[in-house]
Amino acid sequence: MPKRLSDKEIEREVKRQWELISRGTVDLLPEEEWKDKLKESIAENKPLRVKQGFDPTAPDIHLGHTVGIRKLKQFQELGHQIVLIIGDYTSLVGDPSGQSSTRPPLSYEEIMKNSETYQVQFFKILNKSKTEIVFNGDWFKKMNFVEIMQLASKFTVARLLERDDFTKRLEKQTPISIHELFYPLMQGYDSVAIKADVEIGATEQKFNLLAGRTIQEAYGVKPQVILTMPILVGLDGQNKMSKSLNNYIGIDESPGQIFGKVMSIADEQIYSYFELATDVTLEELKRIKQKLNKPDVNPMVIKKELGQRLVDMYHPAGSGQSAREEFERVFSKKQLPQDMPELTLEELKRLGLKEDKVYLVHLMSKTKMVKSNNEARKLILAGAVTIDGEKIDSPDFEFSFDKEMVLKVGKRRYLKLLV
RNA sequence: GGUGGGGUUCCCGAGUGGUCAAAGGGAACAGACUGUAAAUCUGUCGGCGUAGCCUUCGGAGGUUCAAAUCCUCCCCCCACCA
Repeated sequence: MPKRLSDKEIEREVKRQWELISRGTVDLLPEEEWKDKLKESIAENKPLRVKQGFDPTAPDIHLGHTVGIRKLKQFQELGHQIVLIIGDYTSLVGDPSGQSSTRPPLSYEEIMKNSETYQVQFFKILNKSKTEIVFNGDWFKKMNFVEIMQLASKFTVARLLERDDFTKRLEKQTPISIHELFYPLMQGYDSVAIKADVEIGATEQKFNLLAGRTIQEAYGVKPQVILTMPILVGLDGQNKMSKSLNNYIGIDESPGQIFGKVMSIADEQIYSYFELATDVTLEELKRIKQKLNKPDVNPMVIKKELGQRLVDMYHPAGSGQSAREEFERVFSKKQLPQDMPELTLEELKRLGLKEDKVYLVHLMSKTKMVKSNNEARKLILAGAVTIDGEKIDSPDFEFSFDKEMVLKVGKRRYLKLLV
């Protein structure tokens, strides 16, 4: 039990925590309440209950999620209590924030399956023993219709329609279902249920986070303060990182995948990835910015540093270094990768191919290197297919499988044939 | 419930009886150039061992030598009126 702090010590600690907490954030609202809460927490040695909800609508956590999760980790390190809400019930509704259409519904089984991998992946970043995890189905499951109507009465349609995403959908004449209007209410009720002091979310969550305050007050709970983080833009350089847009880097991906994906981001994104997705210090950030502005520095060099760092964050020490070396070998020096998928004679036969007369198009499609025979033919005609470095130009190409060879399709698909 | 407008290939969107596997744009993929960056240029962009055939235009039937296009019923979306 720490001893009681003097007023001066409290003030110093508030200042220290405030600086850490505010780093990289967009909004801290309302600021006065924030400082009061912090002060009270420190003075009375009562950790703040810091909440963030995650809807397990996709099976993997990606770098976009880690922006908030790493902020939670900071709170955790400052001794506050993290509460992760797994939105099994909110997933059934689908967050309309930033959406241009109703989300396709997921089955409850899928949601539960996703939530399992979420729980594993969260703790690649957070300390499990100090984290509280709850499912919002725990309370929503038990609500009866009267209680739901009571919740619905705490908010007005006009306030919901203030939102940009809804307005746009109305203007574009795309449907909005009534259940979508419940989303902010449900998220807000989560804050009532767990008595949140603080809720964290991306900037697009601002409305929902603030709605939480309204709902908490309506239920006689002290309103939370909110913290928003910038949105990490995905690999396309346009939209926020998300699984459904397939523009993400999953924290569970292999070192090679992570590094490669990082190398494909636009130069303009390098800085924000450092800022939002890594632990670099403020001084380092400054140095990176300066470097990026120098015309004689190739941004690729800094990007490699980023890739290496990100790989190291989610893989054993040294993985970043080897991912980088492998990348340089394969893409800069155009040498063969160290590891590539292999196919033995037996497997070839199992696929129904004849060893003395292997039809290349079938080999490519049956080994799932391409989606269809047609795609294989097109790639061959486009000059994207080589065997042992020799370009294949006929879609009818056949060969006999009598020696080891390496098939390459496009820039990064390889298959090693073993005799 | 009434009236009107809609549902087209991953997305947007043209197409109102054959010349339509369906214009155009975007995305994606591949090639050139590079730094697996951007920009640019080029090609591909339903399936099939492919000068031919098969499946696709909300769904099910029908008319026709021929249907995304015409008819019938059904499902869904939007607006206005109530």
